[in-house]
Amino acid sequence: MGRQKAYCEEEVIEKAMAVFWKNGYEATSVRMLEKEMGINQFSIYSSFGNKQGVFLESVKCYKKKLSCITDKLKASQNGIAGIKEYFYDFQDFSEASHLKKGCMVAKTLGETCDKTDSIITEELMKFSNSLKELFKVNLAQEPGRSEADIEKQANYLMICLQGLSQASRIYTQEQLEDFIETTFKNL
Amino acid sequence: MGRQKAYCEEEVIEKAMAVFWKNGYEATSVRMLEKEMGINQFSIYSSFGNKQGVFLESVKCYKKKLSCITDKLKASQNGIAGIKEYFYDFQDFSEASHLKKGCMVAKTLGETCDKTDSIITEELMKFSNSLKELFKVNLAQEPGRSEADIEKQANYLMICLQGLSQASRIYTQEQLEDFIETTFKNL
DNA sequence: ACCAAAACTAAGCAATTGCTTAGTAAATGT
DNA sequence: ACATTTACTAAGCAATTGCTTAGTTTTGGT
Repeated sequence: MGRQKAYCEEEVIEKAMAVFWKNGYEATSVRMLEKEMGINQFSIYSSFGNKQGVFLESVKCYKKKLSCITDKLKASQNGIAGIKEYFYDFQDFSEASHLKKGCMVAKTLGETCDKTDSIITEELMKFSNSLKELFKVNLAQEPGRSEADIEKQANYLMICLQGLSQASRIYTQEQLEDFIETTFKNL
Repeated sequence: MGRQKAYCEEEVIEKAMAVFWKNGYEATSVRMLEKEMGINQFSIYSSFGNKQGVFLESVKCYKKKLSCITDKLKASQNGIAGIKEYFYDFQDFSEASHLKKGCMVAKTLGETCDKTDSIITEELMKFSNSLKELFKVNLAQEPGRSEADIEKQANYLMICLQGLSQASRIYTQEQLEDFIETTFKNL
């Protein structure tokens, strides 16, 4: 009973994700979301509770959109080569999404400060840690690596990925590829 | 003639720098600056024009504070070893500054978006590029490196430093050291 | 046909943003 | 001593923030 929604929640959240991806969390206002999602503020709050809710849903959407390359990494059995391919896949993925380059999670994690909502930080860390676990699985496929080595190299890769994400808004595609090549020389 | 200032501009700008360092540009409000600098908004605007002016002056102050380790890098003649030492020096520098870890320039560069003041972006890029030039000088001291190699490796180091700065608010001191070691393994 | 439940529009809320300004206090030149 | 110049306090500005709410439209059950 009652009037039916004039919008699809999944569709509008994809638009919201694009805005967060481009501008981060704080720099994205509800008015911007309203405009970009194409629905009124009332609808936003009725569907997602608050700005934080829109963001958390956007992260889910991002994860889903990224799943094609994370699944590929998960399925790979070729150790470091698989991780390297993930880096390149991520580059394509990031580049394909028009102007909004870099990683949405890395971007918003980077702007974290004291007053940042802990729920948001936790969600981003969860995302980040699950990727790190995938790296560790593939690193373990390489011969002659201790647990400690794997942990170190996984951290190295995560930090490089963070840097790569930031760099993707400044450096050229060619420079970013060079970075990936140099990054994997050290493993 | 006229009343004399009750504060020292250099002193209050150091306080301002600390706030920007911790929170970045956007997340720092003039009220926070007012409180932390210990002077009224009128004094802030009379001394530095506007928020942007306070920030630009803070960047100068940051550069000055960092100069002890950049000068050391500049004086070094030992190629990559000198750069690696710069990374460690920067770690100590970042750690020594209480809670506000990471690099102020990297942090504010990371939050750059479309609507960010271009003057600020330019100033940060200038800072970043001058450091890159120092890296290139030291890289050129190593034997058997083409111009192209040097450029690539300098970019690699800059992106790693960006990642390191971001990571310093999440990872432990030990993990960060491991990162530096891995970064320089095969350079 | 009518009523109730849900979704819409648009105005408005308090709080915060960067910045200004009217009024007052202190210092210096004459 | 007086006038002028500068610095200070504190109130206030319009614009924007995240969020709410009063009033209207659309839907479905009876």
